[in-house]
Amino acid sequence: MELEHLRHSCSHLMAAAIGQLWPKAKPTLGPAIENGFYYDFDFGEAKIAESDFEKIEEKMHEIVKGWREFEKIEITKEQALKDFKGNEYKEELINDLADGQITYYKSGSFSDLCKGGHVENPSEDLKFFKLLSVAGAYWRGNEKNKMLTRIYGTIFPTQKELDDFIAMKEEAKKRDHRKLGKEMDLFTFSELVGSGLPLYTPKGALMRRLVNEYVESVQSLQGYSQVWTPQIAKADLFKTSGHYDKYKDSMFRVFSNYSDEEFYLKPMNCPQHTQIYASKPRSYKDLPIRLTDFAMLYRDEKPGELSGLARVRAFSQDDCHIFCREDQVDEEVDRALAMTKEIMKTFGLSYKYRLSTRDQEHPEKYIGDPKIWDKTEKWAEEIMKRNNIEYFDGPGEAAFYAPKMDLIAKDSLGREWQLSTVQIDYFLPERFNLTYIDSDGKEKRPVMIHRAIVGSPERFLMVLIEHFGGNFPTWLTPVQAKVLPITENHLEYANKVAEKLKKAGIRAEIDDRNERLQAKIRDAQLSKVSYMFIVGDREAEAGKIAVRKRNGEDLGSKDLEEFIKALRKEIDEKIVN
RNA sequence: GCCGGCGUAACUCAGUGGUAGAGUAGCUGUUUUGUAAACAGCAAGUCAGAGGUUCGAAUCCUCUCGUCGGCUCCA
Repeated sequence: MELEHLRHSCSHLMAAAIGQLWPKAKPTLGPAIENGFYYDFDFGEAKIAESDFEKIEEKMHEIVKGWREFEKIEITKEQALKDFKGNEYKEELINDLADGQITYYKSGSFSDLCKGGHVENPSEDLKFFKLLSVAGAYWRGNEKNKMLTRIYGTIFPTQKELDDFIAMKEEAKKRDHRKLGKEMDLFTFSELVGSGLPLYTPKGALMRRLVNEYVESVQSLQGYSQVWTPQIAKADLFKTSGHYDKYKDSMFRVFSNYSDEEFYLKPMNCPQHTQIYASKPRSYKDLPIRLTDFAMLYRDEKPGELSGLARVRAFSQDDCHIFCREDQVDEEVDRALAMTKEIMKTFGLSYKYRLSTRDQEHPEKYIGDPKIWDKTEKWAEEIMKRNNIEYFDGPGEAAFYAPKMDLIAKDSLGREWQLSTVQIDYFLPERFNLTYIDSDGKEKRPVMIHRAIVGSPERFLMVLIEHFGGNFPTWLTPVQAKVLPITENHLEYANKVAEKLKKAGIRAEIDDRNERLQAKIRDAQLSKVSYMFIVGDREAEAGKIAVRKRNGEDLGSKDLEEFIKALRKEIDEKIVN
C-alpha cells in the first residue's frame, strides 16, 4: 500500500465528513503531501477551529465503516459541471480538464472529482489518522485569489507509526529554538525594539560570534579578505543592481534631513562589493578577488512572515563575492563547495543540494540574456555532477540574477533548512560595468560568484539549537564547565579550579549559591553546561575534581590538569559528542 | 499583507461579568549540605495598549500592537 494513496484517500474521507457536518462548505482540492494530506474548503460564513477536530474525526471513523472501495466513474464535462454547480472551484478545475479525462472516485455515498490513487480497502486501511491544524490558504496558491480554509491531517498504516509521528512532533516542540532560546538565555525580543528584531544576550551573542569566527578562520585560509560596508546606501545603488525594482517594498527607506536624497538600509551586500571592486582598475593577474562581509542586513518582511530567528528583519550573512575570470569559475566554485562540506561536517549536519533554476513560465522575473542563463544553469549542473553532489531540481528557485546551488540541511529531526548557496552571476558585473584588463590588453568582464556557507549566522544558530536540542558541542557551549562547591568551605578551592580553567581558555562558572549539591547539579544540568566539576573535601585535599557530564554520567575523580588537557582537545578539535 | 488561534507576575499557567491566584525564579533569614528540587517568610501585576457596553470588565464588543499555526513572499 502506497503511503501517498493512503493519505490521498484519507483526504477524501475528511472531505466526506466535512460535507456532512457543514453541508454548505465547498470542497476544492485535497492532495497528499510529505507528512500527510490536506483539503481546502470554502466554508463561507462558517468558522472552523481545532476544537472541531474531535467531532470531524469521529464522523470520519463513522463514515469509513461503510466504504468498501473507491469506484472509478468516467463522466462527461457537462455532467460534471452539472454535479458541481455552485462550486466555482470545482467548475474551474473541470473546465481546465479535457473532455474524456474527467473521473470521479466514489466511496460509500461520497464521490469527488479526482484523477485517482487510492487504497483498495478503505474501511480497513483508513483507521490511524489524526487532524493536525487548520490554516488559511489562497485558492491555487495565488494571493490575489480568495483565501480558503485548509485542514491538515495525517494517516499511517499502523497505530505505532502514527504514535511515532506524534512523538516526533512533541520532540520538535521541546527543541523549538524559541523555547530553548528563552530557557537557555540566548536571545530575546522586546516589543519596544520591534518585531523580528532579535536581541542577543551574552550567551547567544557568544555563540553567534563563535560561529562567525569559525567560518572566518576557514575562509581566511582560502584567501578571502574581509571588507566592511555601510548600513545604508543611496537608492541609485539598488536601482543599478536591479534590487530596487524587485524588492523595494521589502527594503527600509531612510531619508536625509538635509537633502532630498533617498537611502535604503542595505538588504544585501552584493551591490556594495561591486563598488569595492570598481574602486580601481583591475588586472587579470589580480583575480580572483574574494571579498567577505559579516555586516548586518535589514529587510522589511511582511509582519505575518516573521518567526523566531527563522525569519527576522535584522540579520547578517557570511556573505562572500568572488570576482574572477571565466576560466577561474570552476576552481572557485569547487573550492567553495569543498569549504561548505568541511564546515557542515564540523556541525554534523547532513544535507542535500538543490539546483535552483529559472521559472520557465515567468521569464520576466529574471534579468539578463536568456542565453547566458542557459549557460550558467547548465554549468552549475555540470559542477555538481563533477563534484559527485547529489541534488534535486528546483525550478523557479533561482535568484533574479543567477541560478543557485543551494544546500538544504537536515537537522536531527529530519527537518530541512536552506543554508549555503553558490551562484554564478554574469549580470551584476554587467549592470555595474565591472571590468579587468586581460593579458591581451583588452577590457573584459569578470564573473561574480556569490557564496554563503552557514547562510545567516542567526538562522544557523536556530538550526544548531534545534539540531542539538541545546546540547551543543563543547566548543559552542556558552558555559563549558560549572564548578559546584559542596559547601561554602569549598569556595576557595572552587575558585582555584575556576581560575585554572579560565587560564586554559575554558568558559567556567562557579555556583556559589547557598544550595545543596543536588540542587546545584539539577540546575547545572537543566542549563545544559557541558561538564560539572564537583569539589568537596576529598577533591580539595587531593587537588582533583569529580566530573559529571550533562547527560548525568558520572566520570568520577579526575586530575584537574589532565582533564583540562582533554577538554582543550575536545574544544580545539570541535568534537561533536 | 491574507485566514484562523492566543496575549494574566521574570517564566509556566489557573481564573468566563462581582475583592487578581498558584508553582518556579527573585529577595531575607535559618540550614553547611557528596551527584536531578532543604525549610520559612517577603516582595512581585495598568490582566498587551486604547476605546466602548455595563451599576460593575482580566472576562463581552471594536481597533491597535505582539505572538503562534499556515498561505503568499524570501535577493
